Amino acid sequence: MAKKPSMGRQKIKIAKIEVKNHLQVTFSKRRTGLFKKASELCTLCGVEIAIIVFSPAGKVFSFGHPNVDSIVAQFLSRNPPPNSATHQLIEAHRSATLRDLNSQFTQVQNELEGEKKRGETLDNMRKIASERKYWWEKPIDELGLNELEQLRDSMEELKKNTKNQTNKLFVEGNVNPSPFFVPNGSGMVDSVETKPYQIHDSSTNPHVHNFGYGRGFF
Amino acid sequence: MAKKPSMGRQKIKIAKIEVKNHLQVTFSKRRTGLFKKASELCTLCGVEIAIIVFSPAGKVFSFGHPNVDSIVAQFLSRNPPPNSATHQLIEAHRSATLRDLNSQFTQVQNELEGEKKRGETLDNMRKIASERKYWWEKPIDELGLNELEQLRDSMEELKKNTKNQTNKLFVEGNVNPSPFFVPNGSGMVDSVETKPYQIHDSSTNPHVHNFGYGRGFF
DNA sequence: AACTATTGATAAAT
DNA sequence: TATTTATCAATAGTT
Repeated sequence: MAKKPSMGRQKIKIAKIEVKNHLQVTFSKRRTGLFKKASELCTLCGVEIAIIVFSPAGKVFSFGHPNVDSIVAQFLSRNPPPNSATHQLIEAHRSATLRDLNSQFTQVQNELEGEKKRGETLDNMRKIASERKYWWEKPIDELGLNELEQLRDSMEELKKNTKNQTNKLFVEGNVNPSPFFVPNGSGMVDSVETKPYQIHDSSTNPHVHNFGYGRGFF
Repeated sequence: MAKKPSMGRQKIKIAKIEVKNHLQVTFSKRRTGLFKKASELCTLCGVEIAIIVFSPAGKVFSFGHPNVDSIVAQFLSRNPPPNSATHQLIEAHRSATLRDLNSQFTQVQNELEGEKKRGETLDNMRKIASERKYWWEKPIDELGLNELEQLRDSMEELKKNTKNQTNKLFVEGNVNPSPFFVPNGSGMVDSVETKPYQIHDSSTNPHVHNFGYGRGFF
């Protein structure tokens, strides 16, 4: 039987393929061809290449030598992520958080400084008290003559006031009076106290990664 | 004249090209071809493609439709940035900085709390002093009978001590003695002196971007 | 960069 | 999806 020869490859127009089945075949063939070309370029010229392809359905196919991520990382480090809204928002939020934290920190530090000054005052008072800086707090036998005389005068005044007050209370008939200056103990007390399928990896050769699932195109 | 025909394209081995000039030409031709293939694939199949190429010298050539950045962003969002040493270091440093800041903050807050308590003590002392909380600090005419009796006892004790001390000083012949309880102004002062103080984009067509400078390969 | 003979890629059919 | 086939497109070597 005479065999009908294939009409072979025909020239095509570079335009969107509408026949889905056809498109799917072409995508598969050309994608393979593209990755092969990339691989050859890597080997022949010793360059690094990453290719990322998203099918209309959002499936991912990628090629990378030595791997996609390292190349993407290099690319990003050289190209300050442009106006990615998401990135800007995240960055803004992060720096706002930092500013706020710093602000709080400064405020608390200031407060602390103030409190420390108050603390020093307290320490001073305690120190003064413990040193019994004032003469009338010293033990009697450490007093000099002038101090004793002042003390005597003060006591005299106190006696007078006390006597008057006592008489007043007595007259008002509150409680039974008692003579002054009768010995009795008790001194004064202290006052204070956070593959999909098919990975070809060879550290030396180009690497293809397909993030699509199954064989569907979309 | 007879023209000598070109020997045309010869098959080549896919291996690193060592002749630099040759390599540079091949890289340029194949890179163009690769980007063209990618462009055709975009148009024919309606897919999105990004290609990033680093020459051995680190120069960058890229192709993207609709643009490289959007595709890279999509890619990254689907592939949690793996073990990028750089990324991990940066992240570690950032969180360390935050931890440290939080730690300092907490420490300062604790210090502040402590100082505030000391401050309250100080305030209490001042309040006590200003309120003359202890009975022996009150004016005499505000004292009750029991308080007066205690005061009397204390004064008796004080008198005894004072007398002994005065006699002692007298015997030692320091100064001339003087009788007790002879009226003389000036009452007793407060005991605790409480006032010490104080890229180019085409949205429809594939896009090529060359980060290299001039036409150099390296 | 332009040319051209040849290889390599692939559209269409199976 | 894999293979075949006839063609088209890419490109190595030369100019």
